[in-house]
Amino acid sequence: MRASDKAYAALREDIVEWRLAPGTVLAEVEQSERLGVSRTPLREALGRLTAEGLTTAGGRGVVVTDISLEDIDELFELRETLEGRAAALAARRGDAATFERLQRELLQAPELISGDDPALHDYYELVGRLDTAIDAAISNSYLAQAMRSLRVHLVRIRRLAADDACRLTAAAAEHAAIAEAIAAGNPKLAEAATVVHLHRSLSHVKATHASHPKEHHG
Amino acid sequence: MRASDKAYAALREDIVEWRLAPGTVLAEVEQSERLGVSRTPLREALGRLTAEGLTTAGGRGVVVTDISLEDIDELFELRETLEGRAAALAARRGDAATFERLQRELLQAPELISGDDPALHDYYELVGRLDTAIDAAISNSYLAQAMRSLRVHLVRIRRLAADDACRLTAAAAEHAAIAEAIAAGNPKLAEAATVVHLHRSLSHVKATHASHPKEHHG
DNA sequence: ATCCGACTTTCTGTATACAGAACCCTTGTG
DNA sequence: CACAAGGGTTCTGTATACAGAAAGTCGGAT
Repeated sequence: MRASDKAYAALREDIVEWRLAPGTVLAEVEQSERLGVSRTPLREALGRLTAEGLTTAGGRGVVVTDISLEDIDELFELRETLEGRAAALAARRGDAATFERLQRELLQAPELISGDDPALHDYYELVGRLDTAIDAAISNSYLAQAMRSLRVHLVRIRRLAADDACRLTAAAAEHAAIAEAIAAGNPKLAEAATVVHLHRSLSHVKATHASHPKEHHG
Repeated sequence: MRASDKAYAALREDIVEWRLAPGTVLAEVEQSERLGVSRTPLREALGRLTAEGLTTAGGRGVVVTDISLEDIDELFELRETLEGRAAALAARRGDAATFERLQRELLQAPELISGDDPALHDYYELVGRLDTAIDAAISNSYLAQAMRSLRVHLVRIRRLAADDACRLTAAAAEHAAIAEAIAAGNPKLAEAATVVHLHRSLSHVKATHASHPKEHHG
């Protein structure tokens, strides 16, 4: 693995896991020493992060980009646009059997959620497989790329919302509805199911954030 | 201006103006000598281009990304998704007076088009102002960023379509219709007008490309 | 004649040294 | 006491040198 990849992966994870708070300045020498790489690959890593929007190139050095409540609204507005369209396209172009299988697995997901942590990991992996299947079904690399670059920011927000078992169970049912609509080849229904899911998800995030707004500033 | 910015601007223009054909390998020493900068800032420029999708980091060196006919379809599918939504949002949130003014200017655009080259530049600048006004009206930085990263690729395609006076006049009328719908605060109409414009534009590009498909391979 | 392998060459990836610029702190003055 | 100017420090931006890897090439063997 290249040193620049290592630095990129480490910094990216530090940012999405909120170990590096928004506003933190990433000085080159400081970070290169911390990560055990030279300044050259570190600069390349910072460039990639800035291109993704996780960091911003300010006057002196790059700073971790802030995510505020208005940003969450904007983020979900774009997400609704992209994923709604993606679901509709997947319903037109996707393979029915693939999504029927995913739907069956998602309907059994509550067993995973009620379990302990390792089972939870299986659940997240299952949801990831649905995303991947949609990406493949739409057969549009530009749209898929736009969704990938969006998901980076969504992971950052997910850490703010304490996903309890109740919400995860509901989310699994919503995902199953999306998979069902795609398998049925119904574009409008697939888009509608996606919009519903995203709105519920957004409401949950905002409700969580409103109740413990300062959890991550300590 | 930094050396990396200079290299980035030069390479980007070379690519979108088709002076660097798709598939061209950009060797670091060769390009750094050609552009008069060192390898370090050149690498940063290549990284930015790769992040935008204009180049691809293959096995050895980076190569100019190819744009095929299927890519054009994919590109316009994403464009319809993003710009359709953007027009709808602008109709809800935009300032009516701004778009009324733009509509009036666009209705007078045929005078610019029938003229010679300097007037044509004024026309392109006017269309750019409409894009900028929509970007500002939606007040969603993530959506705006997604559209900006998409426009880079569209400029590349625009060079393939010989925009004759006939098509430009029609396009101006379509743009005026979009501005009118936004000024009227009608989201569905604004989206529909945008979809119509994009489909006409796509048809024109494909028709042009079908008649002289090999123009840029000499 | 063709295919496999080692060698050579060239390119990328990384480290480091140096120069210029930006920021901060200090000091002097109004 | 406030503010501005100067110097000093620290950081970024750039160039270059070196090492490792990949691709091309040449030679030998089957």
